[in-house]
Amino acid sequence: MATGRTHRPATRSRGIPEATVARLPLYLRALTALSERSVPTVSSEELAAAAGVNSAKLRKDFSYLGSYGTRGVGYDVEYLVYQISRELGLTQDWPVVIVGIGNLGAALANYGGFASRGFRVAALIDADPAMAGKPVAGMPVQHSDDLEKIIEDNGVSIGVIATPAGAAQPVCDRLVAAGVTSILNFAPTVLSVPDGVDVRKVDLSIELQILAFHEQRKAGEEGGGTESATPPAARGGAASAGRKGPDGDIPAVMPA
Amino acid sequence: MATGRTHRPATRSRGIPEATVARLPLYLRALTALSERSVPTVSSEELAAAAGVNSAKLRKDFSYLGSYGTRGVGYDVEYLVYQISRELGLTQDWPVVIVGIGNLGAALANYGGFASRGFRVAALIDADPAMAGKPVAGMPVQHSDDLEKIIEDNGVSIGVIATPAGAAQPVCDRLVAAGVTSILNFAPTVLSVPDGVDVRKVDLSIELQILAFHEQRKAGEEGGGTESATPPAARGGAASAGRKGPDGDIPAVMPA
DNA sequence: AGTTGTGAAGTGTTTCACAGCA
DNA sequence: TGCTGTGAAACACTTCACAACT
Repeated sequence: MATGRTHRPATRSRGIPEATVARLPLYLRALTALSERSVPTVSSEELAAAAGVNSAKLRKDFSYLGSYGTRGVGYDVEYLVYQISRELGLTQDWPVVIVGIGNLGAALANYGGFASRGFRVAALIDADPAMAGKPVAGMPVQHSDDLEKIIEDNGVSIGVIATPAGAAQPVCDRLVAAGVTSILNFAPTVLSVPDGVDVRKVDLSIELQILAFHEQRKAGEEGGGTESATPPAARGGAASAGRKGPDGDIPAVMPA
Repeated sequence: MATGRTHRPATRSRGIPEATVARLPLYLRALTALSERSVPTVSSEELAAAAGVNSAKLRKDFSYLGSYGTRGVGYDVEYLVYQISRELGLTQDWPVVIVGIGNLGAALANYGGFASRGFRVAALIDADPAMAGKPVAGMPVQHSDDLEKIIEDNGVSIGVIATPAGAAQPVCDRLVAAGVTSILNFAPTVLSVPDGVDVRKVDLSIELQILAFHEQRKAGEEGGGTESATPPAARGGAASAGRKGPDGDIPAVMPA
């Protein structure tokens, strides 16, 4: 998913397509695994299989970065790891703050993938005074009163929002005002940000709803019969031919 | 992101574009909020703003569902909520299992958005015998020995994988063998599944890496000066001169 | 007058298929 | 011979702009 609002119009940079950028981390992960097994070179076909894409796409993607392969041979694993890391900006170490240390925030703080991949958790921030000072993932939680100071002292430009929906926009505004220009939003709400700030969102219930859509299609496809191998446990209500007005059953309520 | 491998070739169904499907949950959320405020109708312009998309796109999206608006007036909120819910398959109640009850799994189990949006957590499953029986989110964790039985007894067709990377593929295989046909994967690994099974992945470190890419571009863009408002705290290592490639270290920004 | 619904044009992405090189 | 790199074709998605309708 793209940015919430402000998506720069395909910055005239060296124009790497957004779709390609989104796949580079995938390639990087596969390459890192190969590197750890001391595999020296890899073909587009093999790497594509490991990353779960097709090889023509992979070659096209790499062609935007430069000509890093050798015809008849493949790609040098170490060299590609370096080039992709550099392209993604992972040869520097990005300090990140996580705001909202509930279940999810704590999970993120404990997530190992951070440290190893160019990111460093600079601070954990929560609005609850009772959380302040408590250690989470070996790091004391700080109170959100100090948010601006923390951002500035650590030169943080990437913020992760894991607060409840209602708190997300105010937190976002404060992060942006303090200098953060990239935000990863886990709260189920649309953030609005000024131009020049990137927002990406991760939304569990959206992903599940997309799966439900396809799941429903599958169920319907198997011939209209009712005994599918995995009966979807139909509920009493709604599914009838509801016309306008009297649906009476509408589920869905805003999150906690 | 799309499915790991097996994505049916735009089933001839009533062909709603995948991009549209991915936005329906967004519209649904915005509409639900309006519904709670008892707003009776909404224009494409207003709803688009609330959902963070542009109005032409929204109208096009709705046009795939049918003609549910009234020219000169807008859309009936309640009616649209119902139609979108139905299209997404949320008028039934999908039982879901969560496998891997670590930090993340517990966070997911506690996530309120589930219950309210057409999903029901049918079971929490973990491989650690010490976890078995422990209550998480008011529900006892069950041991993974019983995975198949749980799936079958509850008619589960959607599984959430929140295990460490190494356990993900074996768990996936067991889920699929037991009848699960849609998987939401939080483990940082590529899952391979047979045809007919949908996989969606949510990957924190990928999202952060994409942000880092854009963040790096921003830093490079501000005119080569060093005093950016948010210095990215360059690390000692790697960033030195390129290797092989003759381009070495191009900041990757074509001026103007 | 106001707003939807949609052809048509524009833009981005994927796939094909093969020339070019090691 | 084998594999990369890439034009060109195919496909998907977005945006424009306006006719159709209330």
